[in-house]
Amino acid sequence: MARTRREQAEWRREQLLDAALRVFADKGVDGATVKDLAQAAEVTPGLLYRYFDSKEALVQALLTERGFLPQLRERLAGEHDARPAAEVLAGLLGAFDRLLADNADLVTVFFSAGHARAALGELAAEGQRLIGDFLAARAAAGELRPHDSAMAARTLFATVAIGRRTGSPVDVAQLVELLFPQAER
Amino acid sequence: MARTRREQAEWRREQLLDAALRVFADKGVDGATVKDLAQAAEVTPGLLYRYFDSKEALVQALLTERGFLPQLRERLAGEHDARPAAEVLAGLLGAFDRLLADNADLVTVFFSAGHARAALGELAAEGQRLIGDFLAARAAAGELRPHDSAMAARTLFATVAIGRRTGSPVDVAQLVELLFPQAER
Amino acid sequence: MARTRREQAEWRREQLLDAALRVFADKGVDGATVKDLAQAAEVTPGLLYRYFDSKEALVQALLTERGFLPQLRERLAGEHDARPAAEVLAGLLGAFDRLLADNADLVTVFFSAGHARAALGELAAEGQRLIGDFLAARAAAGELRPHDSAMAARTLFATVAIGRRTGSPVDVAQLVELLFPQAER
Amino acid sequence: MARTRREQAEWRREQLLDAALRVFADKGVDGATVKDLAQAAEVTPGLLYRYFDSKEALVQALLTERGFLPQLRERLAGEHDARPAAEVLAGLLGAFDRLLADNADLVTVFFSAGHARAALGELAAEGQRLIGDFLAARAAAGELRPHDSAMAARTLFATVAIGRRTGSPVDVAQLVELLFPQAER
DNA sequence: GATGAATGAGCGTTCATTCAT
DNA sequence: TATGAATGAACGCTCATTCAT
Repeated sequence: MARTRREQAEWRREQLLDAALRVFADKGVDGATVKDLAQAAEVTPGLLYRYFDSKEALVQALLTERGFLPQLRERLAGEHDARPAAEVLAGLLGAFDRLLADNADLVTVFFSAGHARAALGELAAEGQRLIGDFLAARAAAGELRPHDSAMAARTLFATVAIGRRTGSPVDVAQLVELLFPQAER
Repeated sequence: MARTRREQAEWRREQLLDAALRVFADKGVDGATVKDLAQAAEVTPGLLYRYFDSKEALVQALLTERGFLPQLRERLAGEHDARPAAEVLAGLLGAFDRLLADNADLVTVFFSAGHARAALGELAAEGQRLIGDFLAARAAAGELRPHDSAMAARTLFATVAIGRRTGSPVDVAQLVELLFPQAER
Repeated sequence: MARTRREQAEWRREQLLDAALRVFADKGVDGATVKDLAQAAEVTPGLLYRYFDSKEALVQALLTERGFLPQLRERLAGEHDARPAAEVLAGLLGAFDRLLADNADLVTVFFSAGHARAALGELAAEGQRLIGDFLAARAAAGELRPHDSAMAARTLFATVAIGRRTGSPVDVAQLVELLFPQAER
Repeated sequence: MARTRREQAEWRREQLLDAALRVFADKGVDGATVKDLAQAAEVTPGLLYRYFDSKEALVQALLTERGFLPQLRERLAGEHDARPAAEVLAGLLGAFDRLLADNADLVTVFFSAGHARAALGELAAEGQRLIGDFLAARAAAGELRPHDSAMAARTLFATVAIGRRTGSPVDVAQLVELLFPQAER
């Protein structure tokens, strides 16, 4: 299969990150031992230290390299178009919801790692800004009723996030309908 | 002051729980050592085991005996009265917000302990039920616009909770105004 | 046998130092593992850390608390009297020689620990000063031939020390006779 | 420059020994890792094992191939001539002193390696024999006062050696003057 | 009831060594 | 010849837990 050294190293690194994400999500950062991590990646503990300086460095690499802020921007950007506001909004929230679902392990790690506040804050701020700008624009265009766009964005984000977190995902269409009833858009 | 055996034991137990709550919130459940806990309570590690079978048992006792579900019911119950719905609602949400603030340590422990999901779910379910019932009743009475009460309750709860969690508390009056604008109540 | 806690702790500490001295001398500081040290003291590795912060701290305690500089002063002081200079000198050197022999393990540790230079320097300086002063006094009194007392002290010390170190102890009477032949004292 | 295989191999081996001597002297034999050694020689750890069976084998090669006993014989031999005994003696001791200074790293390794006793003993024995023979011959010739030549050789050697070891080199002329005052040679 | 000495399992990490490339 | 990824056996050290006093 002729894999070069460089490729092999990169592949191994990803493999270790993958395994770590799974194990951390399962047992928590403190609860997972280096042995656990190594076994999950089917290597020996020593090897882990060729790729990461410490267990903590592995956590950091996970948070930095697998953080989903870039994905968030990307996914939300794809939803900005000329469709009716309610539809676009549902699309945005749905994208966010799916992002959380796709990264459930990572979210769990965030919380377990004691990095929750910082990571969550960043995510929330960015997401709320994106949604808030959209709402303000559509309200200015008269398509949505006048409202506190920043607060609305907070509300929408929080509801979707908590829904995922408590294991009972929210129906984004119903959520949009609650804040912007069809009758008065 | 002649404290009875029974009183002394109870007092010591509470003292240990108090100290544990502080230490756990500060260092996390895994990060806190039994020695830390003992020092914070100004006793020796050995004594801790007269009152709790293990460190984990101490965590459980904290979650069970210091859980704020009872407080939630009590505080929310006090807000049910004949005032205008928006006012009562702001009161309810404010009470919930203050509850979270007052128990910030405990909330942190919940998250750090990996018991987050269960504990949060319970809290959310109960709180949403209480708020939802109130909303449904007032909507039925025509005081509030017709709406999806369950979803509204979720939204309100989530927004307040995330606000506390990210360190930027929400203004409940503005929140209520967003969902139930004065004009159309 | 009714040993108090305090006594027991002190006894245990000494026991650990004793065992460490033996093991360090046998295997060298780096070569000796904490497990080795614990086994030699017939305790578990963990206990060692109740008495010393680290393996290095144990080495330091050994060097500080078992250092033989105090013994050197004490033993040499006992040899200052009114007997003929050659006799006193032989006594002094003999005392030094015995000190090294009695502390052979510790000397080995000094060398193995990389603290050799500092420790040796201190020992040599002190010993040479004591011997040098004595020589100068007796030379001034006309009992010994005029000579470079500092150099003589260095010579005497070095010869005895190397003798011990290479495993072939020197005959102090012969050594004294070499520097201060009977004929010309 | 077309180096033959054999030359290249020999060159590499020397390079590794050079680097090892430096690193061992700096960090001690136990303290130096194979990685340290490889880096100092600007090769990879694996290559080291093509030239030496183990880290210990490298130490042994250093002690055997870089031992300064041959140098000692060579340098001391060069000092045997017809000049006055005191002058020749000072030359011999000076040569020995310079030898120690030139091989300070190696001496350090000897000590750190726990091979001190054997290596030192050999060196001392050889040196003392060479000096002792010279002293005996000159005493027999009446140029030096009658004395215990073996003991004198020990004394001279020890004093020079300890001087180097403690970092305060001895003045060999003064040393010779102490044992063989000009007046009575 | 309270102590703290003692245990022992297991932690994160290092490192001499091997071997496929 | 030379590489460096990979191993596995320790290493120093921590800590929840026990128990004689």
